Amino acid sequence: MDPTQGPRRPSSPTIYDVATACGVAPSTVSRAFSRPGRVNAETAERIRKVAAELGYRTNPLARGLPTGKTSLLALIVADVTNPFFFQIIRGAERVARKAGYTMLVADVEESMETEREALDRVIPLVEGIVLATSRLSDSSIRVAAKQRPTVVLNRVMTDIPSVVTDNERGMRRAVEHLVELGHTTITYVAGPEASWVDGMRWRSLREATYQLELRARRIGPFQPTVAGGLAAARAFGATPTSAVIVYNDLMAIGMMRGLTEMGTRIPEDVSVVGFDNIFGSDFCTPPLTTVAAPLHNLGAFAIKTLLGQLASDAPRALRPALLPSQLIVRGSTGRKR
Amino acid sequence: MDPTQGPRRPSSPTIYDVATACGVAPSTVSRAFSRPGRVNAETAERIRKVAAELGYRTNPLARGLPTGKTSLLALIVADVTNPFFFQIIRGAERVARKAGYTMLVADVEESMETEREALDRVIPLVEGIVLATSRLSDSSIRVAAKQRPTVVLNRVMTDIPSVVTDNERGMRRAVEHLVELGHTTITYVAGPEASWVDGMRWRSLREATYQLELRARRIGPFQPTVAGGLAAARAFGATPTSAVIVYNDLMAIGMMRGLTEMGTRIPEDVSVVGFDNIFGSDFCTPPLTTVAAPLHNLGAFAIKTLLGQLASDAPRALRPALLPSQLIVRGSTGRKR
DNA sequence: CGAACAGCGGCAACCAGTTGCCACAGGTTG
DNA sequence: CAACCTGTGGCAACTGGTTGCCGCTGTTCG
Repeated sequence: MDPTQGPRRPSSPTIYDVATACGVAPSTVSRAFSRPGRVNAETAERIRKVAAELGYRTNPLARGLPTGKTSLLALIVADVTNPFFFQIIRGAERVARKAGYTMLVADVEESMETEREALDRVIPLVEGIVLATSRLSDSSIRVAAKQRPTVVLNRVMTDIPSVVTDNERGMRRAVEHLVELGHTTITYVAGPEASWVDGMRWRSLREATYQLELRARRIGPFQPTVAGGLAAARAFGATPTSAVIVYNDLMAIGMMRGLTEMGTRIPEDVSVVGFDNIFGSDFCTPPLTTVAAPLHNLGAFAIKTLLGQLASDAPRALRPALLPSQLIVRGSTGRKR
Repeated sequence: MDPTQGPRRPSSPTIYDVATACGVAPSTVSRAFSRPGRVNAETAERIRKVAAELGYRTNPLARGLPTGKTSLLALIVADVTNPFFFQIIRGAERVARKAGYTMLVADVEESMETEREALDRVIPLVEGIVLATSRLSDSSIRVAAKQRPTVVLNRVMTDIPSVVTDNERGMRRAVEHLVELGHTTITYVAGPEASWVDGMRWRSLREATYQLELRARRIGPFQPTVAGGLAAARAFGATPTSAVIVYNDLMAIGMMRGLTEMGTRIPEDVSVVGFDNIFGSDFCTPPLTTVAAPLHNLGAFAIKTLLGQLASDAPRALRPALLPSQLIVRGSTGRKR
């Protein structure tokens, strides 16, 4: 039609286009979509029909600017390459999508610095934030939470909604399992010192062993990776016990490999228990006995909690949500010789 | 100050606040940030200082509305829970971040439907799109590419920039490896029929075996999962060969497990080669010989290509980028008996 | 000495929605 | 019959930036 313009990008139609096509005001078009009931049913129907014909889609930026409603949520994970997070991401994304939200996943590569930057970048964009295994200090988290509704995953804070696995019961079940197999001394192989979860697991182990009249010992800290597990195997080799409980599966897998290379047989010489039941814990050798975290549900529940906050902006119950874990017995644990 | 309002959310300062604090016009503040050189150096310096004091941060929504520059890129992956994608995501995110972009990862759970929805939701928000292992038809992809610069990963299209692993050479190396071990017949265990990569790998195998005067056979298709590999093991058991090359590592791991359960020894009875070198392929039993894809680089390169398109909006060379793969020999392959 | 020009800042329109307030029509009530 | 209320649509201001264009000032050059 207009020969002076080349084949310009077909910029999508706006409410103004729909409005003129319908012979109504733009505000009416806006209300037809966002304010059901405010517009006469027939008019609304007509507008919706014309909009569909024109291929109108409301521009999320334009909507978000005055209202702050961007339909975006942020999920900040410590390490996307850690299988621990896969199911969490999926669970979160599923719930978010169902509620009409899009999720923005940011990987912070286990770095506090990067996490802070990611947060800065993301805050003005999103309506709410889930921090999954944050490396930030409590006070930094509070600063973020002041700007946007926030939920922390895998960490308990008194003034911010938290979602965690029930480490205490999980640990208790793991210890009971080892007792049944005749073990009397348990070594805890610790993860990173700064980890809230690590502290929690060690405390739970102490408590469980105390009640069941066992001995508990701790070595570490080690990196929460396969490599960290290898290092742990070497450290453990000096003063072995018949049973170990490892901070997480990644480390447990590395540790089993290290032990096997040193000639230690699993479970004949040493029983190994991991945590989380990540991808791979079922096909390593031997398959790992582990305290399964409800990974999918963890992600899903965190988003649900966040959506709840968004809906009724009064933050509700601050008691941390404890999601149940489950002991999965596989081949890495056996009767004490 | 204003007792009628409660402790309202401290909405962040705008260019207007900075402008009045500096005694200049808002447009000058805007230019001080986005148009270096356009504003007198001293003035710009003063503005930047005041802005920093006030804690001013430019609102990405407001910037994006008139300009379309949202600093967001979309990465759409077929399945976030597939370890294949972890390193891809990280590589992509790293490059994006370094260029000042934030990445929006969308999981489509291997569903065409979901992928289309994700695309719809994300298009108006982002400046460019990477489709990693898309389940969409070529024409659907073209529709998206018409709206935003698009790069496809793990798939070749003639009219859209593509980034793929060099499957041909990788397959060639795998076959050569098996020849050296004395194998003469190779079974290819196929992945999903709709997969572009599967077709490519089978074709490459045919070619390599033809040139090296071997026999090739194909079974499948199977689901590209551990479960699919288990199914493949049963199917393969009926008419075994001494060597198999499996569509990907996930399936190869499942297949090894299936074979082991059936009493087949690896690599004594059957040599197994996988593809991709995903997390876990080194600690399954036996460790898997595999054609490693440059996962991290795949993601990084896709984003680099996309950024290139964004910079010079003329789409450049459309020859697909072939990233080299590398054979990693581990314990799952051995000399033919 | 006047014209031309470069440097720099401001004005105002624009992006695409949302929403408070008003106006008008028609029905209801005292 | 007047006063009032309700349902529905429009006007215009607002979100927070960006940018084309204009005008002022001071310098340079013919």
